[in-house]
Amino acid sequence: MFSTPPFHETLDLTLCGSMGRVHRLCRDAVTLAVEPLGLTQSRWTAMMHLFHLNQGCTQQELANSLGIEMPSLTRTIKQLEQQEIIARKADAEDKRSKRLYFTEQGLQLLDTLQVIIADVKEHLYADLTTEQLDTMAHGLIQMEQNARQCIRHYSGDK
Amino acid sequence: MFSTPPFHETLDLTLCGSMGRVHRLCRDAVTLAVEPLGLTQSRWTAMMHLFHLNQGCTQQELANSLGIEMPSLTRTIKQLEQQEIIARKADAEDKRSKRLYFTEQGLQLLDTLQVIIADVKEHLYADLTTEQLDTMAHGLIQMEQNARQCIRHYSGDK
DNA sequence: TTAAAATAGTTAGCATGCTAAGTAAATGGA
DNA sequence: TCCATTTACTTAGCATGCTAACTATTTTAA
Repeated sequence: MFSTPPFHETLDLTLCGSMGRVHRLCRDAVTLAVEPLGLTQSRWTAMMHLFHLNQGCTQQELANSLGIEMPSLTRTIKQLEQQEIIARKADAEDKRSKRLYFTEQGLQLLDTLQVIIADVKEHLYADLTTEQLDTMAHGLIQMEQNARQCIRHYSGDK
Repeated sequence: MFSTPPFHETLDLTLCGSMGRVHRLCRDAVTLAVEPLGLTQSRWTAMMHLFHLNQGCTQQELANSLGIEMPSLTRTIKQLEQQEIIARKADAEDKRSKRLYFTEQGLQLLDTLQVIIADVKEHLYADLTTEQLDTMAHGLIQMEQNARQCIRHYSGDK
């Protein structure tokens, strides 16, 4: 499997599929490591992003950070709320918005989560140089832009 | 969005998520372009891989090529069969296996599909050099291996 | 040679992404 | 000022990945 390809030819077909597969595998690795905490991928990802956004952001802001749509997030938030990991509080200014906070338990769980994730990341990025990671990061961002433009092109053309 | 990050730091958190997002977007771009043909992502991907494997492969072989599990493929195959794009024929040697072939219609559709996909790929890979694509490809393969090992580690440790 | 294990495929049901369509609140222009 | 539009969120239901568990066949080994 993946023996010795003349690369970007093979990849013309599969780069996209490859990204999907690696995404799933990385996700599974973390989810497995995190299993004792009772968190699924969407839940721990949301927690990590909420942490980096600082608490008190709206659901819309979190969805943007995650790069997913609101309905996808709604489900996850509901689960995290039921697990009493986060709490939703209505915004006093804008009654449509709900702002997100970690509970006490949630904060404790977050600590553990971060330790585990740091560990898994070390494994996942093993043998990749900073330059490689950097190139990949930039490439992904370029492709994301290309794809968005492409989608506009094929939808309504502007 | 994605303004000017000190990259692999930001990415420690999001490289995995970024791959997932780019994967979805690329998928959506092709699927949109291919929409007139009445194909979804899983269907056109399966068609492309079946083409590259040459017809007459088993479902297991196609699933391996796609990097997905059998049950995921079963559903897609069933749809492609209903659309009369591919046909399943029982293997004479091994009665468990079913071998996959394009129908006449399927072959015609495949031609069109390939033209469209070639076009979309040009957009998606715009402004990325061969070296960049190559680095990304190698990086993805490395990460895939790392992730698989990581999963073994956290499952039963060998 | 025959019972156990492995393999190809299926079915059932979950997780997580999506779009479409609905509600309630805020905003903006006549 | 008040109706139309926009915005934040929810609900419903689809697409595609997965695992677990089943059937039918083939292979292996006692």
